Amino acid sequence: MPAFCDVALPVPLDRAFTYSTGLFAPEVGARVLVPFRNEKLSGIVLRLHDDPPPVEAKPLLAVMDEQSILSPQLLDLARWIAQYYVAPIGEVLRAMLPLIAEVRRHVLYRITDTGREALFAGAQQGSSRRSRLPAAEQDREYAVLNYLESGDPARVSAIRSKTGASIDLLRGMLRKKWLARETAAETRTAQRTMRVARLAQSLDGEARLPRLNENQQTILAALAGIDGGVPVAQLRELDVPDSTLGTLVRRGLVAIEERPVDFLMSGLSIRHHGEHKLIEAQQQALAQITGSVEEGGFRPYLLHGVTGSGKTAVYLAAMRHALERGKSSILLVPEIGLTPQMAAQLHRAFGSEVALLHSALLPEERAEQWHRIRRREARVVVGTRSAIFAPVEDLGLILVDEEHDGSYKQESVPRYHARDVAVMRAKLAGATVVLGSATPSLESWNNAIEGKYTRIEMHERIHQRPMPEVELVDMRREFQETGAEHLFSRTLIDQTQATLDRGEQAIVLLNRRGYSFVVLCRACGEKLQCENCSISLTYHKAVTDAEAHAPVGQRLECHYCGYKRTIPQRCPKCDSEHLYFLGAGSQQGEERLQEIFPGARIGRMDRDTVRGRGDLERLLAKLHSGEINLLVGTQMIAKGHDIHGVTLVGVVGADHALGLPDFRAAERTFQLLTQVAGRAGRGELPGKVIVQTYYPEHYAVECARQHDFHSFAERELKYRRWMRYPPYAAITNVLLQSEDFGQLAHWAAALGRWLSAAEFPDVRVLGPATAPIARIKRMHRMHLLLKSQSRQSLQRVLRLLRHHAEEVGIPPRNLIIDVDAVHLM
DNA sequence: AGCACGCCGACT
DNA sequence: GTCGGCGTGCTC
Repeated sequence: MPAFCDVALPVPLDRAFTYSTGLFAPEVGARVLVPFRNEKLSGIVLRLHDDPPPVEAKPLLAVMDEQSILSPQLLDLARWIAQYYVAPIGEVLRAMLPLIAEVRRHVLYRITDTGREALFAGAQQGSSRRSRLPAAEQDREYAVLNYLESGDPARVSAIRSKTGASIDLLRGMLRKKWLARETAAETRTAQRTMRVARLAQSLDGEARLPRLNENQQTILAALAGIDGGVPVAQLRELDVPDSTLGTLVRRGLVAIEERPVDFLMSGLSIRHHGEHKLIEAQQQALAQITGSVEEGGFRPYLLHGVTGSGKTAVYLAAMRHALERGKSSILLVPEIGLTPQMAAQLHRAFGSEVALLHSALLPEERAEQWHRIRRREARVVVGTRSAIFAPVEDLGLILVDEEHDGSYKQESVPRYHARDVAVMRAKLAGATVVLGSATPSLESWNNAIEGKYTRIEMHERIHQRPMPEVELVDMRREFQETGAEHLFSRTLIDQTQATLDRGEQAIVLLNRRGYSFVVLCRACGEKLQCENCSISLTYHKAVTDAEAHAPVGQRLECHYCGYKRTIPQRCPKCDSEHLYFLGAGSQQGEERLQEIFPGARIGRMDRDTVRGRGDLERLLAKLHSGEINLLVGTQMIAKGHDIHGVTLVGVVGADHALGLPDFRAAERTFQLLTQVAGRAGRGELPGKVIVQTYYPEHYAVECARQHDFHSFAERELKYRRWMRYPPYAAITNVLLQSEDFGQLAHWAAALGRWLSAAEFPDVRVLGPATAPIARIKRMHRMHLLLKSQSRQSLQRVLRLLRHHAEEVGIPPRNLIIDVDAVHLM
């Protein structure tokens, strides 16, 4: 056994630490418990070796896994992520393993020798002791010492409840060295269990039963004939005292077992149900994918299928096929793509063989799913971003739904892009990977053009449904003709009325939430901003009881930091009364629509009305049942919901991004318009889309009108090539932040000078400049944009840059390196 | 990131 | 004189 092992720890330090293995023999990829400073941390063994470290190695405390819990493949993936995204390996592994719930760390306090002396001295001196503390506090200190003297080290909570000591008091005692801190870590399995009661084996065929009272008989009757037993919790619902069960167990008539909680509570799995016949294009796509899975080896595909072309059905069929060949598969979906309908569909198709990893899982549940996958109980994994790390074996197929979606990019360390990690994982696993979208990202599209990905096209909607007709309304002309600024154009109002009159449904996209998103002083031009961020405050009108559980008054809100304030009567800058509320959000949209269509049954879908998981489900159900016939909402309504009755989609202000200085503005606008237009006409009746725009001649708008992704991509790629933006260059956003603006400017200048002095030949540097959002949560922000044709050069420079930043004393948390940044804000 | 150690101003 | 502020520096 090698004498040492390198362990990755969840600390933001870009190196592993070496421990002596001692009597332990951990595997690479296993979790171990190690002393670190004066605490105990769990980490992952990266390497076993015999090279003594420069400082003396401490010994391992425990090995938490008999066998590696990270396959060599996932370990390689972790190393790749650490390298590619310039992130510490320990943090990468922490993001990959949802097993934090398994290690419970807590802080213990114990009495020191100094403390014992003080206690002894105090007891002798009685009340005549010299101290500046109030007598009451002093007594508390002695109470704490007394309590700890007579027992084991105790937790803060225990000490506080036993002695009434405050946190501050304990801190003071720590300083006096009367107490010492230590941390304990206890390992436990996150697998939740439930207690199940069943009839004892011996009961069968036993002729004479002991005499039983009525309660006991009730329980035995409930258990009779149920092989699997009945959860104890369920027996409690019987009108029988809890103690009865205990009596039966004592008498040996009933046995109680601990059993893992089954994730699929219903236990009902109806397989091969409701699988529609695939149309020609779907079958061809499926055949290509399944053929690839069968042949094996790394094969990347880009599945470009228009909205409503039935990509989901292809995914499910492909995963079933893989499963039948003994191969596992992973389907990634965007943040809100895993709707209840989707979950139901998956359960129908795969029963208990599917593991769902959505973002709303508790740590315990997440860990539970992780173990199910690892035990190979679930070989079909569906989930958001981090599901790409699912510990499946025999991985044959990875599917990335809506691959262009921004939610695949993690906005905290490690800032990985799940779509790109998916491709890498497929490469390491020798698997097929399919990136699917109606509006592929230009990165993926370009990879297809260059032949790195094989393209699969699905041009038609299922059931020969036509693509919806898209009509543009030029809002500049609308203003000229009506002489007033109206939120909704005449066309949109007329068409909505007609749609509702026909008994059909309409949805209206208003891509901002709240009532109005700018409060402007007409006297001095001041825009009311958040105290902590350079962000316009959004006006939220009083919220009705139906929406919030408690009524909430009207207020101004910052959508970045959550800052809220009351509505000022006068401008805080010039004291004028002329405050104007400009820019309509979804809340105002709902109000206006209700005024215009008093008879309409209106629903609203945005982050204010959809908070929990059930909210979305309820809203969609109301739409399906027709309880709502007019839905207004933010881009949330654009995402993948299959709503059959909708024949009209109105789009208001979805093109405002085109006025922003963001190189992805056109791409995002095209995607949003195409996706929301795709909600129309998914049922029997054809759909119609009305897009209100101030940029009718912009190619993003015009191409979306014609459902012409190819032309859009051609135009956009030309622009990207000129400007050396992705996909023709790799970019990294280097963001600096500090509460102290002077400090920030100093750091930014230092990094800028260093970069230009170093003259890295193939890396272009833009900035430093003030970030588009100059301040967030009290932090001032500046950034540098690094571009390069060569990823290797870029990564090398970033690594050097990070070391240099460390040398000039920039704290790591104030420097954010965002490789392949999606947002440059 | 924590969390220690270490060097200078407000109190008994 | 002490307590206690938070500025550097280290973690196998």
